[in-house]
Amino acid sequence: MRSDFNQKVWSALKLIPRGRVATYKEIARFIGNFKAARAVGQACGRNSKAPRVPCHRVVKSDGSLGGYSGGVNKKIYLLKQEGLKIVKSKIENFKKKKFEFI
DNA sequence: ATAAGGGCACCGC
DNA sequence: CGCGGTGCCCTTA
Repeated sequence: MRSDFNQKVWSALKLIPRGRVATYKEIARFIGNFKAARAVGQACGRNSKAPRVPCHRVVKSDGSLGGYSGGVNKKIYLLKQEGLKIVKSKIENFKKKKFEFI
């Protein structure tokens, strides 16, 4: 619904370069509501807009993939395709792969 | 306007 | 290290 929040989320998502990942919390913080990590995730998956943002590049703060509207395995697949490695449902070298906004 | 749900984060056990 | 409970926020019905 093009709420400011949603739009900001998508903008942040689009800023994530290929092969990098961001956390919901980071995004939330980037937007200004660093407590809205949850809302961020929904904004991504629910994005009412057609150009689906790379929501698969967003993961949980602990490095786990979190969830995905189309299925977690799909998310894993996409991430792997971008050069990321998934081990035990978690991102290898997550700290290094994490893209920092701000 | 209220209620419920949801791709989280953090803390305690 | 895994599980459960709590807190915070946003969207939709």
